[in-house]
Amino acid sequence: MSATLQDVAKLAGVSSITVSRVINSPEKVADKTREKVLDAINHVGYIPNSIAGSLATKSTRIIGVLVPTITNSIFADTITGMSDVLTPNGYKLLLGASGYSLETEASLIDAMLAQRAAGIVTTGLQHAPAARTRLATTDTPVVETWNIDGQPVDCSVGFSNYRACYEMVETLFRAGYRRIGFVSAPITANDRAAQRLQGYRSAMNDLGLRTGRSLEREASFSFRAGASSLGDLLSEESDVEAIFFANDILAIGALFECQRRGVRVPEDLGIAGFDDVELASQVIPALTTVRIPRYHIGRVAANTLLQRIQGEAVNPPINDLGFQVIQRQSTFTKPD
Amino acid sequence: MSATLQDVAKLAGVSSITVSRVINSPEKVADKTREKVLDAINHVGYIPNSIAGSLATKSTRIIGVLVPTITNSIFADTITGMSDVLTPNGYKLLLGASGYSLETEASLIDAMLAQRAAGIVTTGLQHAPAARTRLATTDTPVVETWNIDGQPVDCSVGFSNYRACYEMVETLFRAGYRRIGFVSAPITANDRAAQRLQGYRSAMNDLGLRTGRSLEREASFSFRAGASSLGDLLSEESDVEAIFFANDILAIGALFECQRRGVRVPEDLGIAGFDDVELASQVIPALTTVRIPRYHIGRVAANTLLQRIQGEAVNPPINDLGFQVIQRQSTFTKPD
DNA sequence: CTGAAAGCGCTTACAG
DNA sequence: CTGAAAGCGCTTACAG
Repeated sequence: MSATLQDVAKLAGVSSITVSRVINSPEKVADKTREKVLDAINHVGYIPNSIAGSLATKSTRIIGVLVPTITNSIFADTITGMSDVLTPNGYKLLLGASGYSLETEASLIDAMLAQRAAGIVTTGLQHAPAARTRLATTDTPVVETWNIDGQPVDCSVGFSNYRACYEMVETLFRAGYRRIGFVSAPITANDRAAQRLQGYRSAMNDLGLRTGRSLEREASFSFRAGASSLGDLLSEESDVEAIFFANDILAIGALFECQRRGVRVPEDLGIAGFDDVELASQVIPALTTVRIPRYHIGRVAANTLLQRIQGEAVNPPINDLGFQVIQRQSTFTKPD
Repeated sequence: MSATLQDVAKLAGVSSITVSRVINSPEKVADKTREKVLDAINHVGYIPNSIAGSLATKSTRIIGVLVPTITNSIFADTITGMSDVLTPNGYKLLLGASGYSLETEASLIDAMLAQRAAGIVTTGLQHAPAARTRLATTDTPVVETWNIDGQPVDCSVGFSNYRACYEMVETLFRAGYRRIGFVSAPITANDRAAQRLQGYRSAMNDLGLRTGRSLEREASFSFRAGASSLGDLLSEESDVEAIFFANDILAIGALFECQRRGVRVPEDLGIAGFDDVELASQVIPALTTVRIPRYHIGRVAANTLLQRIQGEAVNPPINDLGFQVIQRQSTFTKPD
């Protein structure tokens, strides 16, 4: 169907390798020849077949990117960061959504390796055992993101979900809160969520505060789920003083529910979130939360991958980009 | 580096074509042979090279997906819809973000054609002339989404942005609003935004309402931009009765700004949005908006592409999935 | 049910 | 500066 290098070569009266040079290293070709070839390329509307090119060079410019879901703007920010670095370098993103299933992730990893991706980016450090083995065995560079608490297969870029939650609880404690509830994201196939929950529990214990099942809830990723988990928690623990939600969407859903119920925030109840999405600073009252360098994680992950693809070592293999607790109007504040 | 079909074949004591059969059509191979080969595959950790496979079959299972930006949950929903249909069919998504640049889009299209994508999905009908020619000339199936007002290169799946805005203005008119402002998204390289603006203008004219520059603003995609465009508009048109925003994010940003300024919604000012994101129904007052089948657009686009890849004709080539004006508390309502 | 030959469309190395 | 030969790792079509 579409024209090949051969067709162009014939038309231009040169060999196919010369056409290849015009495309890949034009400076090595005489001006006159180059012009002849470029004319022929335009004339037949030649589009190089990068499949054939990849087979010959044994390399691709494709990066496999694995996220749990695309319908969550926090991962979208990270993907944008990667795209902004990789696209100008001629790389394309092969996107896979695991749907928080380790099995799906494993089969996507195999598909990306089959595609001979130049590199792979995962979300989190948790993988199916077979998938982890695959990643460890292949010589394809792998960067794991959004988590640094654990041993990466190759290298990792992110922050400590555990520490971030721990520090938020400390911040709430300093502001005077004692009875603090926590609404977690589902922790299945989500090491980040599991570690956030652990961070909350550890901090509560270390501060000598009461913990227990009745102060904890799990909610899927939606405003509605945040609203109903608030209702749940309040009905069982009516004297809870603050609720810390594992993400801003849940927290903001709860904020709206408070408004509907006439619960004053922060006077009657403190609300804290996690992520610092744009909405968090715009909602009224503005949300106390943890700021995560989502976009930056994407950029750094991409640059790390580029380094590894060039065969450079990455030191240190674990890259902590940090986080920042942001206190706003949804909780009381104690300046210290 | 990694094992090839040959390596597996040697180990299993068969020819490479037999290994190929075990992978692609196992039922054609004798049970004993298949087992021997599968053992060999597991033993060397063989991962098929789909680059080589694609070159031989002259086909790939890659779909090129072009969106303006990933950091907008509305496109994320559409991508998820596509992924949900394509992944189970063995297709992978090659994602390209044009950043609302027709030039970038054009070069991404070339890259996807070079990758010999099995199909291409674009957002909108507007492309650089050269890109449109490429799309029209190639025999790669192309589905254009989010817009049906115009001639598709191949086929389109979406709704009429023009009609949707037209009907929202009619709805506001019926509810008693006369002085209606409009805040548009930037219309550069965005035919959907341009047609939304046109829909507003046409409806205003047809209803005999005053229009003009002072009733219109343009704002980038953020809550903050929505808030400041509200301020802008109110300062120049203090007696505006309702403002229609080209997307929910802008509208909700404006809603918060009203709360800060003590402008009561809908008593002092009506606010309407576009998209019906989850937040629109949760925010207080809940937002009047236009519901778009974002996820469904993705699914239908994917199925259309699958049809076209199988060589079937798509009839009709323009698939109108419709929209729905949803009246909520942010505007007055007149039941009719 | 299994295999030997040819080919997909490029690039790598080697000549000249 | 330009080219002929070989090869990348698969699959297609043809035999047997």
